[in-house]
Amino acid sequence: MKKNVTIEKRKTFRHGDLRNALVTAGLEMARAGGPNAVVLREATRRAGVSPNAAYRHFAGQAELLDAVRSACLSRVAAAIEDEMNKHRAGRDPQAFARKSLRAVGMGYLGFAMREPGMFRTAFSVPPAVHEQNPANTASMGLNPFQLLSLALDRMQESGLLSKKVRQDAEYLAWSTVHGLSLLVLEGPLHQMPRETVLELGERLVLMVERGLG
Amino acid sequence: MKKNVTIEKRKTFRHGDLRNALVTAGLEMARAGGPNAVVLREATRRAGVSPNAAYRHFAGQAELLDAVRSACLSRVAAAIEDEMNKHRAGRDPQAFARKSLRAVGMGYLGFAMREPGMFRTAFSVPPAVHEQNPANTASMGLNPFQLLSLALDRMQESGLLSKKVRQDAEYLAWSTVHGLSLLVLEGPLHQMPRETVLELGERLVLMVERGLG
DNA sequence: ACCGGAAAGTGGATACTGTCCACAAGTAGC
DNA sequence: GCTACTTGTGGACAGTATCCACTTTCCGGT
Repeated sequence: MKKNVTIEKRKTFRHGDLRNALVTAGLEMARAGGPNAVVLREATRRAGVSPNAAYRHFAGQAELLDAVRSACLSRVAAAIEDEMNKHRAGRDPQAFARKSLRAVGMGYLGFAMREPGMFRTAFSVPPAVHEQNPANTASMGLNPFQLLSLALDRMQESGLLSKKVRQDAEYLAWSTVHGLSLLVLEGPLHQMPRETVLELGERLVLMVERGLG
Repeated sequence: MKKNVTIEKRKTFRHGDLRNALVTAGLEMARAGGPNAVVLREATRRAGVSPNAAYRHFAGQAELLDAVRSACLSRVAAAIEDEMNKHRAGRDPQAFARKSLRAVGMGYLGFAMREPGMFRTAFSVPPAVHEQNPANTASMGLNPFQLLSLALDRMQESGLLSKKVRQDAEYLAWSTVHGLSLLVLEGPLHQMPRETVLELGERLVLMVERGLG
């Protein structure tokens, strides 16, 4: 029931940065209610502009949603990076590789639990697989998928994975955490307590590590 | 099944089986376009009835969608059962257990690829975890989650899993196939060829089997 | 410095959607 | 057979996306 976030009537006819304002408004809506809550008219309302103004910047609601999705993906990437940056490469490359993989998995899962709306939005619309859209990345310039690949590369380089097993392993690893995230967020595991989910996450990463070999 | 699902004008004022007709119509819409395509007015239209008639059988659109979701879940269960029934218990319990687990995973994944709309609908709305709704089950009277539990029980009984590892293993196993399914259906792996997905599915089941231990 | 075209925002209209209320048609129980 | 209850109808309202025609503003070439 919260209303006008920005009630101020601008003096200029031009908004100046409408496209950005719309994406930001959309992001907030996504955060609060997932992809279905990203509604074009509401975004224009929050930007203090008439509904049709949006059509000067987006072909339609779908395109706005896509821009919002991109922003959400970027947040996911940032969360993973944060988790990865907690450890630096030391004298034990294998331990570092393991920590990297774990960081990707738990960063992913953690973000899903912390920001369910954004997470669901990030993966609600089919984007291209290797979409190299800068809007999807965080400070390292890598999207979530590429961050996972990086962790798996470290596993292989340190001798934890054979070349053959390394092949397409990102899809297997990704599936596990993604699945758990969605089962918890919008699936039958909806009311599972947070700690239990995180414990399961740890077991999951371990399972991947052992099961890949 | 005797009523006209199509748009023929019925002679009787009473429809006779409206609730069912609405769910059926909703199921078709879900099949074609996923959860968002389940629209109340369209369902009444297909049932040849006025929009408000639906409110005599459902509190609102959400409740209709929930009934449709239940029907979709039941289809998932049926698909898994089909896959499981391809093998009977023989003299090697461990091999049977492994086949059961594989059947659950591949039945799940196979259904997701065969019926994307229904699959997405089945898991789009948070139901209770252990919801023992008969509408969710197939001929064995078990929902998908319980079928997975059954397979894991067979693993434990045949000595493939320790009691400790068996604990909550369904969540780990489920996450993997569910994740792959969703990544393929509505995620970044959208355009991956069908055979590749199935190969990944096989590797995934193997990973679970090895990784759980 | 002008002036004309392009860009950005407005207003109005249409066609959907879900949902509420008052009413009518049919059915079942006494 | 009369009455009460169930089921379906009609009309209305708010909210949504989107299209069209119009206005306001900016900017670049002369």
